[in-house]
Amino acid sequence: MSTAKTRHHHGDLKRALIQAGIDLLEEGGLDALTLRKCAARAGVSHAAPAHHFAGLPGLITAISAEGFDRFSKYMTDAIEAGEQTDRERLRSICRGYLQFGLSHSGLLKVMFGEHGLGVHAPRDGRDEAEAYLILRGVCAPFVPEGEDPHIVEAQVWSLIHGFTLLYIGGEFGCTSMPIEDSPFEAVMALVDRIGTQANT
Amino acid sequence: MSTAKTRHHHGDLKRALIQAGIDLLEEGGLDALTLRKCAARAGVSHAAPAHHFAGLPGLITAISAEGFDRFSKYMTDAIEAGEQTDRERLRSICRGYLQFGLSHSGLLKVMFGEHGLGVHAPRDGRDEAEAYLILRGVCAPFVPEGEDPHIVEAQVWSLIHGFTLLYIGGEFGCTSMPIEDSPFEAVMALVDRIGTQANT
DNA sequence: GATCAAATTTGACACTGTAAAGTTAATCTT
DNA sequence: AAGATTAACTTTACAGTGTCAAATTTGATC
Repeated sequence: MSTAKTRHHHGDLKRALIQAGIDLLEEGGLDALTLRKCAARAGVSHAAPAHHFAGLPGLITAISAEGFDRFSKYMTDAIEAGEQTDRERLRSICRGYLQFGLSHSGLLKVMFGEHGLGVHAPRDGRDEAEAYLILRGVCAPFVPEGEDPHIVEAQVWSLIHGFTLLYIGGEFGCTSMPIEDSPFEAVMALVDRIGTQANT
Repeated sequence: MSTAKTRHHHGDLKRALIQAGIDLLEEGGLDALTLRKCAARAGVSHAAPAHHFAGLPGLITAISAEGFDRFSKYMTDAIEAGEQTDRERLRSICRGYLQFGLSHSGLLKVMFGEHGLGVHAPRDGRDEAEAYLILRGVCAPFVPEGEDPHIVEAQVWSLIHGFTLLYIGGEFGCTSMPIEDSPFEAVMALVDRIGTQANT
């Protein structure tokens, strides 16, 4: 009864449909994401997805879950690159956040969108949201004694989330890659000031 | 040849369709927004909208334009409420931003979404984006001499935009109204520190 | 009052999601 | 090992949707 590998007909249709959906999403945006097209890409009939997801919203939710997994990996990779100070780790997580948004903008919008799961929905076996725990860990050194950690977390998250969405939306002008001279450094400068003084 | 008031049959179908679209949007989210349903609400046949908008994406774009107009009014209203210091005006614009998001979450998502216009698209006669100019005006007192105003603007905008989207998305827990004890005050505390020291 | 053009309707088609019933293939039972 | 059972998938069908091309109505123009 393994849900993982060799199954009846297709092998692992569920995963194939999710991947096809992600591909369609990043190729043509949310409008291009269609149950029938996903089925066609996976090589099955158009009604097959209904046995694995609760309709199109269900597929989108599953895509969002997969997106959060990849998202977490992006951020941990950004953090684990070499030894870093607490402050540098805070910058790294933000850089990972933005990088993910640049590389997978369609996915990111879906993750926080209408049928997305959001960060706090528990997935698989993990009893809490992995992505948020990463943020929490990186913010911890900057939480004043006895203060609610949510304060610092909300500050950092709001900043980088807002910047990333505005940036990939083209609201800062070009959407191209040269992050160096973009307003990103300005936002990072503000991140650097979090937790330096009386905060509340 | 007035595009404004009394026209041939309906009177002002264009505006009626936009309003119907906004209503549908806020009632049932983006999925509920349909050309045919808008037409039905406006009392015309299903193909009538095609003569006023470039399909559903076109209607969404028009809705987004209307949304930015209302958005601007929200922020100016928040600013013009009584005499305020520069710092208080900065806080007020953020409060207006959040209030708009709370009251018109569907509209806000569309404005910055797939077929939305974004802040910088010129609309009507105005040669530049009204909403952004409001932000610019409020940020101006905090831009250091000879510095690029975009820096401060990006900081404030990223913060309040990110917080608002996360908040209406339920990422901070409850989506209800008691803003007082929410992370909003933490974000405002961070806004208060913008432009107080060496910034870049 | 006849003409003309804009605004809207009618009808049609392809595509989508979804539900029901049918078909195939793997697993289970004895 | 052979039949029964269930899961995975297909086929068929239907209601909604966007979109296009042709009528049709309506208001204005001459």
